[in-house]
Amino acid sequence: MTSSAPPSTAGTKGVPRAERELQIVEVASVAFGTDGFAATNVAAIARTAGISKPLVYQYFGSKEALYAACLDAAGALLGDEIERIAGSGAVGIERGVRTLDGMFAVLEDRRHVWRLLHDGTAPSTGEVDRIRRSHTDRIEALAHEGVSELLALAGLEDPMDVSAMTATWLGIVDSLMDWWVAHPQESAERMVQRVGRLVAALFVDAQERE
Amino acid sequence: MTSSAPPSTAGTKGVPRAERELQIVEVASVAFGTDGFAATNVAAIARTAGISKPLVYQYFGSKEALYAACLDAAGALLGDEIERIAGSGAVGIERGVRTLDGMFAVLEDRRHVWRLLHDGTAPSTGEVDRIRRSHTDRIEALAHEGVSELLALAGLEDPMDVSAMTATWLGIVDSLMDWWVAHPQESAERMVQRVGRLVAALFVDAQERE
DNA sequence: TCAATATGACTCTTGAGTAAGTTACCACGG
DNA sequence: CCGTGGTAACTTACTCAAGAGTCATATTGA
Repeated sequence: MTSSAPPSTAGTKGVPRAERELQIVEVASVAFGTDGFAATNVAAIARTAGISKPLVYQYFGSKEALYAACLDAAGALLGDEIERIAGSGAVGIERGVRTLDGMFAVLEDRRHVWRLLHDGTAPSTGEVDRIRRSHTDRIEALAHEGVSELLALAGLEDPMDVSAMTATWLGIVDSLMDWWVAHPQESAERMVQRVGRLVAALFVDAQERE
Repeated sequence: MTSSAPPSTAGTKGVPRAERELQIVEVASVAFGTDGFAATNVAAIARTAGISKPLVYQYFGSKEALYAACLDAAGALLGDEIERIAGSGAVGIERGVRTLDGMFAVLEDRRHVWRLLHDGTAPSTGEVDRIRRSHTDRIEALAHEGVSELLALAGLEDPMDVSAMTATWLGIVDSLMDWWVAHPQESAERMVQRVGRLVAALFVDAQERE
């Protein structure tokens, strides 16, 4: 008679599974993107989504699998946009600026997802690693292509130079996204204009340099 | 009589405290810088240093305090060097390049420490936060100063523009350090030359842009 | 003998993952 | 129109492992 019989606010026949999964991925992406994989706890995700932890496990099976789902969604979103722009024919600095513009547009109200791809505390083995690699490889290949063209204009062909410059370019995107996350009042539109001004300013300094 | 009496390789009157502390900080800095605060465990640090966990706690008191010590050492090292270069009178792009050169020199065989200042999994409260802030504030102030000068040459004065550009600059340094960590065979000297080539290449593209 | 260096073997907390059950809706035979 | 069983959605209350932090003890140089 101490028997279990939980009072349970359960039931209510709630939300259909597919819809819940989307919602959970959305909430989890914010959490993982903000705190990193290691520092994020599943119970908190469940609480934020307004459900219980076991439901998350019923749908995704493990913390890693949930993370993998977030990663996959984020990677596809970013990769598709970057690829679209790469196909539009811009070259050199112009291509870089256009890519940034595209990122701002796509991430306008999902700014945190960029961080998912660069989370150092995520497992670097198994399914998660496989998925992350598939997306980062694709994005890096596109970045590499753009940077190669840019450096070729100046006669630079050394693979290590191209590699370092590609990493730097990805770092620039990364830090602008971080800055944008920290300044939520800045619209995508204003960021596009800001990048334009900053690039122009660099060119001015370049001219004065001899 | 099952009593504890550990076989114990202890004693040996070992290494004096101050020396051990330095050694532990060194080992811990690598661990924290590589895996991040959350994913690093104290027992592993102790094992790497060739001692036991309780000794670490006897000297530092807590994981956070140990981290704080690493942070403080790293911050001082970087901050001092950046400040030294800031005082040397270079302006604009030149100052940026000189700063990078200085970083390469100082971090030649401590490349991981840069990461300590940007660890998203570290506690953002208490002593750790206080120490991190004191160092990042100092470094950011110096970066801000350099970026302000640079943008002023082009007539850009908007504080938000300067803020975004400062973040971008720090991101560039960050990504170059990451790339360097991933390419251990590259000497500081070669990195200095590489940065020179890359900056020059950007300028070429800038000239072709009208 | 005292103080410093050191440790094996604990405790306690946090958080991942699970077992077992509850509620509500729906399709059916009566 | 009314059970009644199947099933999807959901929960409480657990187990279990990892890792932070502690305690009682051992060794040795001065």
